[in-house]
Amino acid sequence: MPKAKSIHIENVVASVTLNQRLDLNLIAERLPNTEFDPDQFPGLVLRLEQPKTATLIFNSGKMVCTGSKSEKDAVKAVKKIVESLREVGIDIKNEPIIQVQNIVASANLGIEINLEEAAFLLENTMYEPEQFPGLIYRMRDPKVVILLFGSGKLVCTGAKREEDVYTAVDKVMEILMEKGIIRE
Amino acid sequence: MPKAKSIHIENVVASVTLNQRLDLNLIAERLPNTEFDPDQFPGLVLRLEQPKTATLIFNSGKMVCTGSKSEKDAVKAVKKIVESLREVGIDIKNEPIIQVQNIVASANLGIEINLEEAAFLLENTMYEPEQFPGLIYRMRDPKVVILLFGSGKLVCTGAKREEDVYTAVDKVMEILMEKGIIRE
DNA sequence: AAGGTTTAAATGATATATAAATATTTAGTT
DNA sequence: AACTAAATATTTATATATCATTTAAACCTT
Repeated sequence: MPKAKSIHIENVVASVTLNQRLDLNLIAERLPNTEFDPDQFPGLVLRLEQPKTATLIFNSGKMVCTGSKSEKDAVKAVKKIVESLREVGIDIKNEPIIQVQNIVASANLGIEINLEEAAFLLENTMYEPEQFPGLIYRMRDPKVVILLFGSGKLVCTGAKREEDVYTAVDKVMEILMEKGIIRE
Repeated sequence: MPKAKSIHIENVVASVTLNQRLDLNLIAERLPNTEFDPDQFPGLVLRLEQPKTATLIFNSGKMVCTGSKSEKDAVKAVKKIVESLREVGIDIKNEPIIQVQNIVASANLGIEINLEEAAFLLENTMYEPEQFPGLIYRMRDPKVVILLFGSGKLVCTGAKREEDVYTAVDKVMEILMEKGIIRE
């Protein structure tokens, strides 16, 4: 059975519900590292250095945390933000409900791929090199999108669980071998 | 005969004639829940909570009642407004003449529709998905406009009577089946 | 060496389009 | 100058895109 040489979680996006409305102007005033321009976008942007993330905060009390390298770090970032808000006197009444919405990962199959051939032999594929150098492969189970590159490197996005990333990468590698697109 | 799964009247617009001129500044002073900014728009806006409506009142004594969920509620709203005006000392001499001008309804056909195909097979149709996701179908009898969506949901607007909504929805469903765009 | 190309996902406001009455101003056309 | 047409505002369902955020891959153009 083929084994991908390396898989890295590159980005985790999580949605958060606080179940209470927030005064974004107040938050912008009291917390540094925030950007808030409601004419441009309704969410306030809060950047953390550790874990390195950018979180969008909405007046509905919902948030979107992006940029963390693991589900754990996303949770850590959200807890840190809630703590910061409480420290500056913004009363957060409930514990945040956190849901991972998307995981982006990169992997290296360790073998070059003929994308022209792959596009011809695989289903659910899009490959337009003058538009984008990667082949876009939509996997139904797990439901993810894989960007395959000629170098043998790939990007997997759309996963809801870290486990799905590993399953998807194993699966795409098996399919590529079955179809004879790569052999090892 | 096909039956639409659900039809809801979403909005009724009615015009009203009182046959006497009105002092909108006086009304704005004496009634709460009113907005009046003649530089912006010549009509005064009066919002009712029950039935939930927004009514435009003009100095000509004409009004436009919007937002009610039935013809009956539109009449109820107008009567309530006339009563309110009389209560604050504004003498309304005649009974209001009320005419339903537009009824907006939504329905769910319960089956997905290929709009590309529908646009090709139907007449009096406009479909430009990058401008608007719905297909616009102009029915001559009853004279209504139907916005058809890929989900099988639709919006019917332009009807003058509630009955016309039901007729129009039945008719569009029959036409879609006749042309083989949907089958059930 | 930057920045643009593509993919996924959530957030919420606004825009797109439909019909209808009402009245006022402004813009554009004869 | 007289005329028409559109924008101003109200409501409502429907469903898309946009705005901004993050991240990797590799290829293109500045």
